Amino acid sequence: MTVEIFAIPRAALHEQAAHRLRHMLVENRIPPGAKLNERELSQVLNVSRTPLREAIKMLAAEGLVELLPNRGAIAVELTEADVRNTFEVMAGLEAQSGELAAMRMTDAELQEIKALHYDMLAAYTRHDLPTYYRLNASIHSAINAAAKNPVLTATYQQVNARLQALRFRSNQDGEKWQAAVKEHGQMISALEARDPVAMRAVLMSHLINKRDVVIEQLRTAASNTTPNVQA
Amino acid sequence: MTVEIFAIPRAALHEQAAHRLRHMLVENRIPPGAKLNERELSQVLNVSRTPLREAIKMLAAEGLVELLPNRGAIAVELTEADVRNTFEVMAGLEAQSGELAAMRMTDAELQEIKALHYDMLAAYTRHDLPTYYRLNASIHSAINAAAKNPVLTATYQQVNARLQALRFRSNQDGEKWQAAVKEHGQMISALEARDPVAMRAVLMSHLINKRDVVIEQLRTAASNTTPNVQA
DNA sequence: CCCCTATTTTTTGCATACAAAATTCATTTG
DNA sequence: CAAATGAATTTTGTATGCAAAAAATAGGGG
Repeated sequence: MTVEIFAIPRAALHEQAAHRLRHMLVENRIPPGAKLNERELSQVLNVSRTPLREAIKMLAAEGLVELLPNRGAIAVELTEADVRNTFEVMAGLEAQSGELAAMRMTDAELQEIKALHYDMLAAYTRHDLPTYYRLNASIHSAINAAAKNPVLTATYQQVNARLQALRFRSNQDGEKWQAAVKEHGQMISALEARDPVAMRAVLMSHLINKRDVVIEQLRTAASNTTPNVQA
Repeated sequence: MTVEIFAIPRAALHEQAAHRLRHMLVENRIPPGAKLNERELSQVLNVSRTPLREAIKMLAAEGLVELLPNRGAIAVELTEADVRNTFEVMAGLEAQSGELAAMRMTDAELQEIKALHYDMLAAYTRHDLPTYYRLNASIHSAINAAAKNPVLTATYQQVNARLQALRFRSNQDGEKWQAAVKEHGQMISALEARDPVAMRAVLMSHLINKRDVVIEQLRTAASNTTPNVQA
Protein backbone atom coordinates (compact mmCIF):
# COMPACT_ATOMS: atom_id res chain seq x y z
CA MET A 1 0.00 0.00 0.00
CA THR A 2 1.43 3.31 -1.11
CA VAL A 3 0.99 6.18 1.25
CA GLU A 4 1.02 9.68 -0.21
CA ILE A 5 3.62 11.70 1.58
CA PHE A 6 2.89 15.40 1.43
CA ALA A 7 6.30 16.72 2.31
CA ILE A 8 5.08 20.17 3.36
CA PRO A 9 5.11 21.79 -0.09
CA ARG A 10 6.77 24.98 1.08
CA ALA A 11 5.76 27.77 -1.26
CA ALA A 12 8.11 28.63 -4.09
CA LEU A 13 10.39 31.57 -3.47
CA HIS A 14 8.62 33.80 -5.98
CA GLU A 15 5.35 33.07 -4.18
CA GLN A 16 6.83 33.90 -0.81
CA ALA A 17 8.40 37.05 -2.16
CA ALA A 18 5.12 38.14 -3.79
CA HIS A 19 3.22 37.46 -0.60
CA ARG A 20 5.59 39.40 1.63
CA LEU A 21 6.00 42.24 -0.86
CA ARG A 22 2.24 42.54 -1.20
CA HIS A 23 1.99 42.74 2.55
CA MET A 24 4.66 45.43 2.71
CA LEU A 25 2.85 47.49 0.08
CA VAL A 26 -0.63 47.09 1.54
CA GLU A 27 0.58 47.88 5.06
CA ASN A 28 2.43 50.93 3.81
CA ARG A 29 5.81 49.55 4.85
CA ILE A 30 6.76 50.63 1.34
CA PRO A 31 5.12 54.03 0.84
CA PRO A 32 3.47 55.05 -2.46
CA GLY A 33 5.98 56.30 -4.98
CA ALA A 34 8.91 54.57 -3.30
CA LYS A 35 11.38 52.79 -5.52
CA LEU A 36 11.70 49.02 -5.20
CA ASN A 37 15.43 48.44 -5.18
CA GLU A 38 16.00 44.88 -6.28
CA ARG A 39 19.29 44.29 -4.52
CA GLU A 40 18.00 45.75 -1.28
CA LEU A 41 14.71 43.82 -1.39
CA SER A 42 16.38 40.56 -2.31
CA GLN A 43 18.47 40.87 0.85
CA VAL A 44 15.46 41.75 3.02
CA LEU A 45 13.42 38.87 1.60
CA ASN A 46 16.32 36.47 1.46
CA VAL A 47 15.86 35.50 -2.15
CA SER A 48 17.87 36.13 -5.27
CA ARG A 49 16.84 38.74 -7.77
CA THR A 50 15.26 36.22 -10.16
CA PRO A 51 12.27 35.14 -8.04
CA LEU A 52 12.02 38.67 -6.67
CA ARG A 53 11.62 40.08 -10.16
CA GLU A 54 8.97 37.47 -10.92
CA ALA A 55 7.09 38.56 -7.80
CA ILE A 56 7.34 42.22 -8.81
CA LYS A 57 5.86 41.40 -12.21
CA MET A 58 2.89 39.73 -10.53
CA LEU A 59 2.29 42.72 -8.30
CA ALA A 60 2.48 44.94 -11.36
CA ALA A 61 -0.28 42.90 -12.99
CA GLU A 62 -2.28 43.28 -9.77
CA GLY A 63 -1.89 47.03 -9.96
CA LEU A 64 0.08 47.41 -6.73
CA VAL A 65 3.31 48.34 -8.44
CA GLU A 66 4.16 50.36 -11.50
CA LEU A 67 6.89 49.27 -13.89
CA LEU A 68 9.12 52.00 -15.30
CA PRO A 69 11.08 50.81 -18.36
CA ASN A 70 14.76 50.45 -17.49
CA ARG A 71 14.07 52.07 -14.16
CA GLY A 72 12.57 49.25 -12.19
CA ALA A 73 9.38 49.46 -10.19
CA ILE A 74 7.76 51.83 -7.74
CA ALA A 75 4.86 51.42 -5.34
CA VAL A 76 1.79 52.81 -7.08
CA GLU A 77 0.88 56.32 -6.13
CA LEU A 78 -2.82 56.96 -6.65
CA THR A 79 -3.89 60.41 -7.75
CA GLU A 80 -7.18 61.73 -6.46
CA ALA A 81 -8.75 60.76 -9.77
CA ASP A 82 -7.35 57.24 -9.41
CA VAL A 83 -8.88 56.97 -5.95
CA ARG A 84 -12.25 58.17 -7.24
CA ASN A 85 -12.19 55.71 -10.11
CA THR A 86 -11.06 52.83 -7.95
CA PHE A 87 -13.78 53.50 -5.40
CA GLU A 88 -16.31 53.67 -8.22
CA VAL A 89 -15.33 50.19 -9.35
CA MET A 90 -15.28 48.95 -5.76
CA ALA A 91 -18.77 50.34 -5.25
CA GLY A 92 -20.00 48.33 -8.22
CA LEU A 93 -18.32 45.17 -6.99
CA GLU A 94 -19.55 45.62 -3.42
CA ALA A 95 -23.06 46.38 -4.60
CA GLN A 96 -23.08 43.24 -6.68
CA SER A 97 -21.71 41.21 -3.77
CA GLY A 98 -24.48 42.48 -1.54
CA GLU A 99 -27.11 41.84 -4.15
CA LEU A 100 -25.96 38.26 -4.67
CA ALA A 101 -25.45 37.67 -0.96
CA ALA A 102 -29.05 38.72 -0.32
CA MET A 103 -30.15 36.09 -2.79
CA ARG A 104 -27.75 33.27 -1.97
CA MET A 105 -26.64 33.41 1.65
CA THR A 106 -27.51 30.57 3.95
CA ASP A 107 -29.21 31.17 7.28
CA ALA A 108 -25.95 30.34 9.03
CA GLU A 109 -24.13 32.96 6.98
CA LEU A 110 -26.75 35.55 7.84
CA GLN A 111 -26.45 34.76 11.55
CA GLU A 112 -22.67 35.03 11.42
CA ILE A 113 -22.85 38.39 9.65
CA LYS A 114 -25.30 39.63 12.25
CA ALA A 115 -23.00 38.46 15.03
CA LEU A 116 -20.07 40.31 13.45
CA HIS A 117 -22.31 43.35 13.15
CA TYR A 118 -23.03 43.35 16.89
CA ASP A 119 -19.36 42.85 17.65
CA MET A 120 -18.70 45.87 15.50
CA LEU A 121 -21.33 47.89 17.31
CA ALA A 122 -19.57 47.01 20.56
CA ALA A 123 -16.24 48.21 19.18
CA TYR A 124 -17.92 51.38 17.91
CA THR A 125 -19.44 52.06 21.30
CA ARG A 126 -16.05 51.59 22.95
CA HIS A 127 -14.46 53.84 20.32
CA ASP A 128 -12.06 50.97 19.64
CA LEU A 129 -11.03 51.97 16.14
CA PRO A 130 -8.66 49.09 15.30
CA THR A 131 -11.20 46.45 16.32
CA TYR A 132 -13.90 48.36 14.47
CA TYR A 133 -11.87 48.31 11.27
CA ARG A 134 -11.06 44.65 11.59
CA LEU A 135 -14.72 43.72 12.11
CA ASN A 136 -15.82 46.07 9.37
CA ALA A 137 -13.49 44.32 6.95
CA SER A 138 -14.72 40.93 8.21
CA ILE A 139 -18.33 41.87 7.53
CA HIS A 140 -17.64 43.02 3.99
CA SER A 141 -15.61 39.91 3.40
CA ALA A 142 -18.38 37.69 4.83
CA ILE A 143 -20.93 39.34 2.55
CA ASN A 144 -18.61 38.78 -0.36
CA ALA A 145 -18.21 35.13 0.55
CA ALA A 146 -21.99 34.72 0.81
CA ALA A 147 -22.29 35.88 -2.82
CA LYS A 148 -20.64 32.55 -3.71
CA ASN A 149 -18.76 33.78 -6.72
CA PRO A 150 -15.00 33.16 -6.48
CA VAL A 151 -14.31 35.31 -9.55
CA LEU A 152 -16.13 38.22 -7.94
CA THR A 153 -14.21 37.65 -4.72
CA ALA A 154 -10.85 37.59 -6.47
CA THR A 155 -11.64 40.70 -8.51
CA TYR A 156 -12.91 42.46 -5.41
CA GLN A 157 -9.80 41.62 -3.44
CA GLN A 158 -7.44 42.64 -6.19
CA VAL A 159 -9.02 46.06 -6.65
CA ASN A 160 -9.47 46.54 -2.93
CA ALA A 161 -5.79 45.86 -2.25
CA ARG A 162 -4.89 49.07 -4.07
CA LEU A 163 -6.97 51.05 -1.60
CA GLN A 164 -5.74 49.25 1.49
CA ALA A 165 -2.69 51.47 1.79
CA LEU A 166 -5.02 54.45 2.23
CA ARG A 167 -7.01 52.74 4.95
CA PHE A 168 -4.61 53.73 7.70
CA ARG A 169 -5.20 57.40 7.24
CA SER A 170 -8.96 56.94 7.61
CA ASN A 171 -9.27 58.39 11.05
CA GLN A 172 -12.83 59.36 10.52
CA ASP A 173 -14.60 61.96 12.58
CA GLY A 174 -17.60 61.21 14.75
CA GLU A 175 -20.35 62.24 12.39
CA LYS A 176 -19.14 60.23 9.39
CA TRP A 177 -18.44 57.28 11.61
CA GLN A 178 -21.98 57.41 12.96
CA ALA A 179 -23.34 57.55 9.42
CA ALA A 180 -21.25 54.51 8.42
CA VAL A 181 -22.56 52.55 11.40
CA LYS A 182 -26.12 53.53 10.51
CA GLU A 183 -25.58 52.27 6.95
CA HIS A 184 -24.32 49.00 8.35
CA GLY A 185 -27.58 48.70 10.24
CA GLN A 186 -29.48 49.18 7.00
CA MET A 187 -27.33 46.48 5.43
CA ILE A 188 -28.36 44.04 8.13
CA SER A 189 -32.02 44.90 7.61
CA ALA A 190 -31.72 44.43 3.87
CA LEU A 191 -29.98 41.10 4.39
CA GLU A 192 -32.61 39.88 6.82
CA ALA A 193 -35.28 40.83 4.29
CA ARG A 194 -33.14 39.13 1.63
CA ASP A 195 -33.75 42.21 -0.47
CA PRO A 196 -31.14 42.44 -3.26
CA VAL A 197 -32.30 45.85 -4.46
CA ALA A 198 -32.02 47.37 -1.02
CA MET A 199 -28.61 45.77 -0.53
CA ARG A 200 -27.32 47.24 -3.77
CA ALA A 201 -28.59 50.68 -2.81
CA VAL A 202 -27.16 50.60 0.71
CA LEU A 203 -23.76 49.36 -0.36
CA MET A 204 -23.54 51.87 -3.19
CA SER A 205 -24.13 54.84 -0.92
CA HIS A 206 -21.95 53.26 1.76
CA LEU A 207 -19.02 53.11 -0.63
CA ILE A 208 -19.69 56.61 -1.96
CA ASN A 209 -19.51 57.94 1.57
CA LYS A 210 -16.36 55.96 2.29
CA ARG A 211 -14.87 57.42 -0.86
CA ASP A 212 -15.72 60.95 0.24
CA VAL A 213 -14.12 60.41 3.63
CA VAL A 214 -10.92 59.11 2.06
CA ILE A 215 -10.77 61.87 -0.55
CA GLU A 216 -11.32 64.53 2.06
CA GLN A 217 -8.50 63.15 4.16
CA LEU A 218 -6.24 62.87 1.15
CA ARG A 219 -6.80 66.55 0.54
CA THR A 220 -6.09 67.68 4.07
CA ALA A 221 -3.06 65.40 4.17
CA ALA A 222 -1.85 66.89 0.88
CA SER A 223 -2.27 70.46 2.10
CA ASN A 224 -0.24 69.56 5.18
CA THR A 225 2.67 67.94 3.41
CA THR A 226 2.74 70.25 0.40
CA PRO A 227 4.10 73.57 1.59
CA ASN A 228 1.52 75.87 0.07
CA VAL A 229 1.75 79.62 -0.24
CA GLN A 230 -0.03 80.30 3.00
CA ALA A 231 2.23 82.36 5.20
CA MET B 1 18.15 74.36 -26.52
CA THR B 2 17.85 70.72 -25.64
CA VAL B 3 15.74 68.60 -27.88
CA GLU B 4 14.17 65.50 -26.38
CA ILE B 5 15.16 62.51 -28.45
CA PHE B 6 12.72 59.67 -28.08
CA ALA B 7 14.85 56.84 -29.38
CA ILE B 8 11.91 54.48 -29.99
CA PRO B 9 11.93 52.77 -26.60
CA ARG B 10 11.35 49.27 -27.90
CA ALA B 11 9.40 47.33 -25.33
CA ALA B 12 11.31 45.20 -22.86
CA LEU B 13 11.52 41.51 -23.67
CA HIS B 14 9.26 40.47 -20.83
CA GLU B 15 6.65 42.93 -22.12
CA GLN B 16 6.90 41.58 -25.64
CA ALA B 17 6.73 38.02 -24.40
CA ALA B 18 3.68 38.80 -22.23
CA HIS B 19 1.97 40.54 -25.12
CA ARG B 20 2.53 37.73 -27.58
CA LEU B 21 1.72 35.01 -25.06
CA ARG B 22 -1.49 36.80 -24.11
CA HIS B 23 -2.39 36.92 -27.77
CA MET B 24 -1.66 33.23 -28.21
CA LEU B 25 -3.86 32.36 -25.24
CA VAL B 26 -6.74 34.66 -26.16
CA GLU B 27 -6.73 33.50 -29.78
CA ASN B 28 -6.67 29.87 -28.68
CA ARG B 29 -3.29 29.25 -30.29
CA ILE B 30 -2.55 27.67 -26.94
CA PRO B 31 -5.66 25.70 -26.02
CA PRO B 32 -7.05 25.58 -22.45
CA GLY B 33 -5.27 23.05 -20.30
CA ALA B 34 -2.18 23.00 -22.49
CA LYS B 35 1.19 23.04 -20.78
CA LEU B 36 3.44 26.05 -21.32
CA ASN B 37 6.82 24.51 -21.97
CA GLU B 38 9.41 27.13 -21.15
CA ARG B 39 12.17 25.93 -23.42
CA GLU B 40 9.78 25.56 -26.34
CA LEU B 41 8.14 28.94 -25.81
CA SER B 42 11.43 30.73 -25.32
CA GLN B 43 12.47 29.48 -28.75
CA VAL B 44 9.19 30.49 -30.37
CA LEU B 45 9.27 33.93 -28.79
CA ASN B 46 13.02 34.37 -29.21
CA VAL B 47 13.70 35.27 -25.62
CA SER B 48 15.52 33.50 -22.85
CA ARG B 49 13.64 31.77 -20.08
CA THR B 50 14.11 34.63 -17.61
CA PRO B 51 11.89 37.25 -19.29
CA LEU B 52 9.55 34.48 -20.43
CA ARG B 53 9.00 33.36 -16.86
CA GLU B 54 8.36 36.96 -15.82
CA ALA B 55 5.73 37.18 -18.55
CA ILE B 56 4.10 33.95 -17.41
CA LYS B 57 3.88 35.29 -13.87
CA MET B 58 2.08 38.39 -15.16
CA LEU B 59 -0.42 36.30 -17.10
CA ALA B 60 -0.98 34.20 -14.01
CA ALA B 61 -1.88 37.34 -12.07
CA GLU B 62 -4.24 38.24 -14.91
CA GLY B 63 -5.93 34.88 -14.61
CA LEU B 64 -5.02 33.63 -18.08
CA VAL B 65 -2.62 31.02 -16.85
CA GLU B 66 -2.49 28.72 -13.87
CA LEU B 67 0.72 28.03 -11.98
CA LEU B 68 1.30 24.48 -10.81
CA PRO B 69 4.07 24.25 -8.20
CA ASN B 70 7.17 22.60 -9.65
CA ARG B 71 5.18 21.76 -12.74
CA GLY B 72 5.14 25.05 -14.57
CA ALA B 73 2.08 26.70 -16.01
CA ILE B 74 -0.93 25.69 -18.08
CA ALA B 75 -3.47 27.74 -20.00
CA VAL B 76 -6.50 28.17 -17.74
CA GLU B 77 -9.31 25.77 -18.36
CA LEU B 78 -12.62 27.21 -17.25
CA THR B 79 -15.21 24.86 -15.83
CA GLU B 80 -18.82 25.61 -16.54
CA ALA B 81 -19.07 27.11 -13.05
CA ASP B 82 -16.05 29.32 -13.81
CA VAL B 83 -17.72 30.55 -16.98
CA ARG B 84 -20.93 31.31 -15.11
CA ASN B 85 -19.09 33.20 -12.40
CA THR B 86 -16.94 35.11 -14.85
CA PHE B 87 -19.96 36.15 -16.89
CA GLU B 88 -21.69 37.24 -13.72
CA VAL B 89 -18.81 39.57 -12.92
CA MET B 90 -18.66 40.75 -16.52
CA ALA B 91 -22.38 41.52 -16.40
CA GLY B 92 -21.82 43.72 -13.38
CA LEU B 93 -18.92 45.51 -15.00
CA GLU B 94 -20.75 45.99 -18.30
CA ALA B 95 -23.87 47.20 -16.54
CA GLN B 96 -21.84 49.75 -14.63
CA SER B 97 -20.07 50.84 -17.81
CA GLY B 98 -23.40 51.39 -19.51
CA GLU B 99 -24.81 53.21 -16.53
CA LEU B 100 -21.83 55.58 -16.37
CA ALA B 101 -21.69 55.98 -20.14
CA ALA B 102 -25.33 57.08 -20.16
CA MET B 103 -24.40 59.76 -17.65
CA ARG B 104 -21.04 60.86 -19.00
CA MET B 105 -20.78 60.31 -22.72
CA THR B 106 -20.33 63.29 -24.99
CA ASP B 107 -22.61 63.87 -27.98
CA ALA B 108 -19.74 62.89 -30.26
CA GLU B 109 -19.34 59.59 -28.41
CA LEU B 110 -23.05 58.89 -28.71
CA GLN B 111 -22.96 59.56 -32.45
CA GLU B 112 -19.97 57.27 -32.92
CA ILE B 113 -21.65 54.46 -30.97
CA LYS B 114 -24.77 54.89 -33.09
CA ALA B 115 -22.69 54.76 -36.26
CA LEU B 116 -21.03 51.55 -35.08
CA HIS B 117 -24.47 50.18 -34.29
CA TYR B 118 -25.67 50.75 -37.86
CA ASP B 119 -22.48 49.20 -39.23
CA MET B 120 -23.25 46.21 -37.06
CA LEU B 121 -26.82 46.03 -38.33
CA ALA B 122 -25.40 45.96 -41.85
CA ALA B 123 -23.09 43.08 -40.97
CA TYR B 124 -25.98 41.27 -39.30
CA THR B 125 -28.16 41.69 -42.37
CA ARG B 126 -25.35 40.32 -44.55
CA HIS B 127 -24.86 37.46 -42.09
CA ASP B 128 -21.22 38.52 -41.95
CA LEU B 129 -20.34 36.95 -38.62
CA PRO B 130 -16.68 38.05 -38.32
CA THR B 131 -17.52 41.68 -39.06
CA TYR B 132 -20.49 41.48 -36.71
CA TYR B 133 -18.27 40.26 -33.88
CA ARG B 134 -15.66 42.90 -34.50
CA LEU B 135 -18.25 45.69 -34.46
CA ASN B 136 -20.00 44.20 -31.48
CA ALA B 137 -16.74 44.28 -29.55
CA SER B 138 -16.11 47.84 -30.76
CA ILE B 139 -19.48 48.99 -29.46
CA HIS B 140 -18.96 47.48 -26.03
CA SER B 141 -15.51 48.96 -25.91
CA ALA B 142 -16.82 52.39 -26.98
CA ILE B 143 -19.44 52.29 -24.25
CA ASN B 144 -16.77 51.36 -21.80
CA ALA B 145 -14.59 54.23 -22.92
CA ALA B 146 -17.53 56.65 -22.60
CA ALA B 147 -17.82 55.67 -18.93
CA LYS B 148 -14.52 57.51 -18.46
CA ASN B 149 -13.14 55.32 -15.75
CA PRO B 150 -9.74 53.80 -16.60
CA VAL B 151 -9.85 51.49 -13.60
CA LEU B 152 -13.19 50.11 -14.76
CA THR B 153 -11.82 49.69 -18.28
CA ALA B 154 -8.74 47.84 -17.08
CA THR B 155 -10.74 45.57 -14.80
CA TYR B 156 -13.24 44.91 -17.56
CA GLN B 157 -10.54 44.02 -20.06
CA GLN B 158 -8.72 41.76 -17.67
CA VAL B 159 -11.80 39.73 -16.79
CA ASN B 160 -13.02 39.74 -20.37
CA ALA B 161 -9.74 38.35 -21.65
CA ARG B 162 -10.44 35.09 -19.84
CA LEU B 163 -13.62 34.65 -21.85
CA GLN B 164 -12.12 35.64 -25.19
CA ALA B 165 -10.84 32.14 -25.83
CA LEU B 166 -14.46 30.94 -25.78
CA ARG B 167 -15.58 33.58 -28.24
CA PHE B 168 -14.61 31.58 -31.28
CA ARG B 169 -17.04 28.82 -30.53
CA SER B 170 -19.92 31.28 -30.30
CA ASN B 171 -21.52 30.45 -33.56
CA GLN B 172 -24.91 31.52 -32.41
CA ASP B 173 -28.10 30.39 -34.05
CA GLY B 174 -30.54 32.73 -35.74
CA GLU B 175 -32.97 33.27 -32.91
CA LYS B 176 -30.41 34.14 -30.27
CA TRP B 177 -28.60 36.34 -32.73
CA GLN B 178 -31.80 38.21 -33.47
CA ALA B 179 -32.42 38.68 -29.74
CA ALA B 180 -28.90 40.04 -29.26
CA VAL B 181 -29.40 42.54 -32.07
CA LYS B 182 -32.71 43.61 -30.56
CA GLU B 183 -31.01 44.20 -27.22
CA HIS B 184 -28.43 46.32 -28.96
CA GLY B 185 -31.25 48.42 -30.32
CA GLN B 186 -32.56 48.89 -26.79
CA MET B 187 -29.06 49.93 -25.72
CA ILE B 188 -29.02 52.66 -28.33
CA SER B 189 -32.42 53.89 -27.18
CA ALA B 190 -31.31 53.95 -23.57
CA LEU B 191 -28.14 55.82 -24.52
CA GLU B 192 -30.07 58.40 -26.55
CA ALA B 193 -32.36 58.92 -23.59
CA ARG B 194 -29.25 59.06 -21.38
CA ASP B 195 -31.06 56.70 -19.06
CA PRO B 196 -28.60 54.96 -16.74
CA VAL B 197 -31.21 52.68 -15.19
CA ALA B 198 -32.36 51.41 -18.57
CA MET B 199 -28.76 50.92 -19.68
CA ARG B 200 -27.97 48.83 -16.63
CA ALA B 201 -31.05 46.69 -17.19
CA VAL B 202 -30.39 46.15 -20.90
CA LEU B 203 -26.72 45.29 -20.45
CA MET B 204 -27.48 42.93 -17.59
CA SER B 205 -29.93 40.86 -19.58
CA HIS B 206 -27.70 41.13 -22.67
CA LEU B 207 -24.84 39.56 -20.78
CA ILE B 208 -27.05 36.93 -19.19
CA ASN B 209 -28.21 35.88 -22.64
CA LYS B 210 -24.65 35.87 -23.95
CA ARG B 211 -23.73 33.67 -21.00
CA ASP B 212 -26.50 31.22 -21.80
CA VAL B 213 -25.44 30.99 -25.44
CA VAL B 214 -21.86 30.26 -24.46
CA ILE B 215 -22.80 27.74 -21.78
CA GLU B 216 -25.13 25.93 -24.13
CA GLN B 217 -22.41 25.67 -26.74
CA LEU B 218 -19.89 24.55 -24.16
CA ARG B 219 -22.25 21.73 -23.29
CA THR B 220 -22.85 20.57 -26.84
CA ALA B 221 -19.12 20.84 -27.55
CA ALA B 222 -18.38 18.77 -24.45
CA SER B 223 -20.84 16.06 -25.40
CA ASN B 224 -19.23 15.89 -28.85
CA THR B 225 -15.63 15.60 -27.69
CA THR B 226 -16.33 13.43 -24.67
CA PRO B 227 -17.15 9.97 -25.97
CA ASN B 228 -20.33 9.32 -24.05
CA VAL B 229 -22.12 6.05 -23.72
CA GLN B 230 -24.43 6.69 -26.61
CA ALA B 231 -24.14 3.94 -29.14
C1' DC C 1 27.71 80.46 -7.99
C1' DC C 2 25.11 77.83 -11.08
C1' DC C 3 24.94 75.03 -14.97
C1' DC C 4 26.69 71.90 -18.18
C1' DT C 5 29.48 67.89 -19.25
C1' DA C 6 32.38 63.76 -18.56
C1' DT C 7 33.34 59.86 -15.69
C1' DT C 8 32.36 56.69 -12.27
C1' DT C 9 29.09 53.95 -9.84
C1' DT C 10 24.89 51.77 -9.34
C1' DT C 11 20.95 49.45 -11.08
C1' DT C 12 18.25 47.16 -14.22
C1' DG C 13 17.45 43.61 -17.86
C1' DC C 14 18.72 39.46 -19.85
C1' DA C 15 21.24 35.11 -20.54
C1' DT C 16 23.30 31.27 -18.75
C1' DA C 17 24.55 27.71 -15.27
C1' DC C 18 23.31 24.57 -11.87
C1' DA C 19 20.36 21.96 -8.48
C1' DA C 20 16.04 19.80 -7.48
C1' DA C 21 11.93 18.02 -8.85
C1' DA C 22 9.05 15.69 -12.13
C1' DT C 23 8.56 12.85 -16.10
C1' DT C 24 9.80 9.25 -19.14
C1' DC C 25 11.72 5.04 -20.27
C1' DA C 26 13.69 0.64 -19.68
C1' DT C 27 14.10 -3.25 -16.90
C1' DT C 28 12.86 -6.60 -13.74
C1' DT C 29 9.74 -9.42 -11.14
C1' DG C 30 5.63 -11.69 -9.77
C1' DC D 1 1.81 -9.62 -19.56
C1' DA D 2 0.95 -6.15 -15.97
C1' DA D 3 2.80 -3.82 -12.33
C1' DA D 4 6.54 -2.09 -9.97
C1' DT D 5 11.10 -0.40 -9.54
C1' DG D 6 14.95 2.27 -10.79
C1' DA D 7 17.84 4.90 -13.92
C1' DA D 8 18.06 8.39 -17.59
C1' DT D 9 16.09 12.48 -19.32
C1' DT D 10 13.58 16.49 -19.28
C1' DT D 11 11.77 20.46 -16.98
C1' DT D 12 11.29 23.65 -13.52
C1' DG D 13 13.17 26.83 -9.97
C1' DT D 14 16.89 29.62 -8.40
C1' DA D 15 21.41 31.83 -8.43
C1' DT D 16 24.95 34.13 -10.71
C1' DG D 17 27.33 36.71 -14.38
C1' DC D 18 27.47 40.24 -17.77
C1' DA D 19 26.05 44.12 -20.78
C1' DA D 20 23.39 48.26 -21.23
C1' DA D 21 21.03 51.90 -19.28
C1' DA D 22 20.32 55.20 -15.60
C1' DA D 23 21.88 57.76 -11.60
C1' DA D 24 25.38 59.87 -8.95
C1' DT D 25 29.51 62.32 -8.68
C1' DA D 26 33.21 65.15 -9.93
C1' DG D 27 35.22 68.55 -12.80
C1' DG D 28 35.27 72.61 -15.71
C1' DG D 29 33.58 76.79 -17.87
C1' DG D 30 30.56 80.67 -18.30
